[in-house]
Parts: sequence; C-alpha cells; structure tokens
Amino acid sequence: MEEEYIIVDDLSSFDIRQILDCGQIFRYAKTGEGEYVVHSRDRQLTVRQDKEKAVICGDKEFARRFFDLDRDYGAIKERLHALPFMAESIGYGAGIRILNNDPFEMIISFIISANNHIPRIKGIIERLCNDLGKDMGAYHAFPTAQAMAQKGEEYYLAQGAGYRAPYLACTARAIAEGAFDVDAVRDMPTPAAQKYLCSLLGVGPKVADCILLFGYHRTDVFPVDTWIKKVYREKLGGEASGAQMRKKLIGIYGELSGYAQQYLFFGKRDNK
DNA sequence: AGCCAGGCCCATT
DNA sequence: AATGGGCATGGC
Repeated sequence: MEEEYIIVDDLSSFDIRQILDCGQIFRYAKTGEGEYVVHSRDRQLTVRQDKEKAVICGDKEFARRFFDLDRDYGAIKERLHALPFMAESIGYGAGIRILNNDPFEMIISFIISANNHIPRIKGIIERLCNDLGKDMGAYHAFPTAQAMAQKGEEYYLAQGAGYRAPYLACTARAIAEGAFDVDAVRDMPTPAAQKYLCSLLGVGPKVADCILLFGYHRTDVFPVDTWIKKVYREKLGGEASGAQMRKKLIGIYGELSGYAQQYLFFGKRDNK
C-alpha cells in the first residue's frame, strides 16, 4: 500500500500532544516519543512530531480536513488575544486545533462522557469499537448506528456505560431508524441544531455543544463542564448556573467561543 | 476510603 | 423557566 503523508513544518499552531489531549477526541494512543495513532470513524492516521515538523501519515485529503489544516489559527489566536482571559491560555495551548471529527462518533462519545472521567470514557469507547466496529486489520472502526442499534441497554451496561446505557441504546436506535437525521444538523442555525440534538436521550446542553463543536465545527457554542465552571468562578467570580455561564461566555467570545473554550479548558485541565 | 468526573433525566415549583 | 435529587462506574 502506498504511504501518503503530509508534512507540517510550521508548528506555531500545531502540537499533536495538545490537539489530542485537549479533550475533544477519545480514540488515540501514544505509541512512542512524539508518536501517536489516531482513529476517526473507519480511518486511521499516524503522527510523528519533533521540534521542527510534524508528519501525518494516512489519506492526505482526509488528514487535511480532519486536522483543520486549511484554517488560519494564527489569525484566530490574534483575534482572541484581545479578549478577556485569553492571553495566558493561548500561550499555554498555542498548538491546539479543533478537529473535524465524525458527527455520529461525537454523539455517542459525548453521551458517554457525561459525568465521567476521560480515561474511563476512552475504555468504554474502545470496548464498543473492538466489539461492534468493523475489523480494519490493525484496528477497529467506530461502530455504525445500525450495529449499535442491534444491542439493548443490558449490553451497554455490561460494557460499563452505567446509567448511560439506555441513552446509548435509545439514541443509536433513533439514528439507525432515521427518526433522527445526523446530516440535517449541518443545515440548521445553531440554536435549532442545539434544540434538535437535545431531543436525543442522553444529550443535554453541554453534550450538544461538544457535538456541534467537534463534529460540525460550529464555533459559536461554549460547552460548559466542571472545568469551565472552575475557570469561570476564578475569572468572573460570583454564583451562576451553567446556562448563565454559557450565555455570558458566548457574549464575550461570540463566533470564536468554541476556540476560546478549548484554550481555557486545556489551560485549566492540563496545566493546573 | 472517599471524592469526583467534559451532565442528564425527571419531578417539582 | 428554573431548581434539585438521583444516578453507575472506576481512576486517583
């Protein structure tokens, strides 16, 4: 098989460790020093990065879109820099990029993520892939909605999904049966898309925002989780509900909210 | 050992 | 519309 690859020689906005560790993706592994293998739907990419460059191996067209390589993150960071609380976080996570991941994979992954630890989320997802995903040889694909719909909540409970088990069974079925149209989300204005996603069992405001940000590259959303709540209380102070924080933060960062959220999340969770 | 995690559902107000 | 209790699991 031919080995396609992309070389990223400007690392000012590309750090594979930061990209993978900022909580937007759960299917990846470190395979060596600066070496990672990454999976999305039925695809695999490998990345090696040193001081001078990053080399991404795999389908070039897919990799370019997946890593969002045609977007100017220098310009985004420049615009954000002028906004509140951004300077420090941008400095710490300068190599972060928002991936363009698969919407269905994001829906399932972030339902599992609710009130859960990242290492454990990874384990549950890995078991689902190994058991229900297509065998690609060296790895397994993410399961299709059809494959997931074959299983009931007892199955997902046995995989360790806990009280999210019925959410997975019900949501997979809704999508497999066509009661929920994953592609239709793309054409909806953000508020309608949020509302539509929240009609899925197990998807609330925070999970919907993660799906929109990481699965549809909708950046006018601001996922508020426990880490962002910590940041908010430190920076903004005062008591506020998640919904109030979300509204306030979007008021500050507007169309760049999704990017701002990732810099803040990573700065808090990875740093302190 | 006990706290906590990329929160949501549902009943109640 | 807004709040609060309950919730499976296992990493740390």
